[in-house]
Amino acid sequence: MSEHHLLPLVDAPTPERRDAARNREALLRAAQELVERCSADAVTMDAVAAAAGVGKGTVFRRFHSREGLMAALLDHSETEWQAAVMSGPPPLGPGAEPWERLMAFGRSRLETTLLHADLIRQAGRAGTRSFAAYSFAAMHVRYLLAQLGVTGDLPLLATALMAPLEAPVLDQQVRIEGLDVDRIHAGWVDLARRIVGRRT
Amino acid sequence: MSEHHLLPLVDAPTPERRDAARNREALLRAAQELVERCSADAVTMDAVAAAAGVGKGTVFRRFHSREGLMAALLDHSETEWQAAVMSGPPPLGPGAEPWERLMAFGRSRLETTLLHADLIRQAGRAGTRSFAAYSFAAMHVRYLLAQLGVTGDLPLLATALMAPLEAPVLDQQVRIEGLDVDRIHAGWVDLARRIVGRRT
DNA sequence: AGACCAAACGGACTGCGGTCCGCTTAGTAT
DNA sequence: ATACTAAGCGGACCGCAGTCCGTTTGGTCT
Repeated sequence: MSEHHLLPLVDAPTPERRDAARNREALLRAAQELVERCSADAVTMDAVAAAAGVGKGTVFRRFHSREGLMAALLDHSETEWQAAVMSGPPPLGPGAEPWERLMAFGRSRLETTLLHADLIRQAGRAGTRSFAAYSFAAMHVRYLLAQLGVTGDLPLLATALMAPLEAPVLDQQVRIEGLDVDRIHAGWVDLARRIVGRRT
Repeated sequence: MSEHHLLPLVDAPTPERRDAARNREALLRAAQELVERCSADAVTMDAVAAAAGVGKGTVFRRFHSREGLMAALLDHSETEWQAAVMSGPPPLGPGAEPWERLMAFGRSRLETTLLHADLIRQAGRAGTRSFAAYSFAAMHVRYLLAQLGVTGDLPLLATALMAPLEAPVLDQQVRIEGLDVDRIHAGWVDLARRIVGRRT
């Protein structure tokens, strides 16, 4: 028994070998660059594998599927966003009144969702399902609603509040119906008022 | 000029040749059967072409893409639903109070969306975009909201009301979070109350 | 250092969505 | 009936997602 674990705290799920980690980063970097220099469609598994200088099988080993890869790309910015909510400056971060935070949440979600619309679409189910993203946002909204003294089935009210900010809905409104972002945001604020029960 | 148009009213977009119509039906029937006897995944373009006894190219000529084929399958039940709303029995159809109709709308949408969840998912964008479906429902909700004396940006309020009934959201709630349908419906009724501004 | 093995790797291979283009046929004009 | 043409047809062909399996390599134990 000569295990040199300095932190044998939680049972390690499997530490990941060093070459594996290197390849993961190389792949993510390659994919990111492909998205920026071309488009999300250009991110083919062969292309990203070649760009990262690894075999195709490796890409699938790391990310399971193309959708998984897209989700991984999203995960990065999603994590930043979570940090901004948990410990960033107000009004998005802590320190502002719940209502102000809720408004900031709406605006922020609206913008980032539209910004990453392509990636989200291509991530398909993985984007929604890796609900490290989704469930964090939902939790935050539930928390704010509770702070605002809203009564009722909070999980469902939170869903109702977030649903119009989901990518497919926004996509439809912006790309097809041609609504502009400010109007959509105003509509969302109105919705929030009605749900929370504010006069103003 | 010996055109024998009995109804030259609106300029015919292109009447569709008889063999084409026959093949369209054969393809739809074959696809439908594949869905029922196997699953939506089993609906391969090659498979449906073979089952209908036509070439693969024909399938794409008719339906543009796999998503288009799925959308066409959906379109059928969607049309029935529209008929039920426009001229079916109350409370879904005309004849009931607006609030009752709205409640019936919610329940009905919830059920049919879940029923066709697979097809909708596989139809991808085509399902949303062929908004013969979507825009009809949106119009109906706007109409009911107006009847109920709701003031505000009705198109956006309608969207807010329908968004939680969209397939991806419901899918997440039912399949992943494990919520049961009655609770979701109750939550939607609550949402409608808040948006409409009803006491009860 | 050497041995051992589980994890990782790579690329050939499969199946499906989608395109292309030369052939066939339904409908029409004469 | 015959000729004409545009719409329709079919299936070979292509690119990409995803799988499989023989080979390599990082980590560890002695």
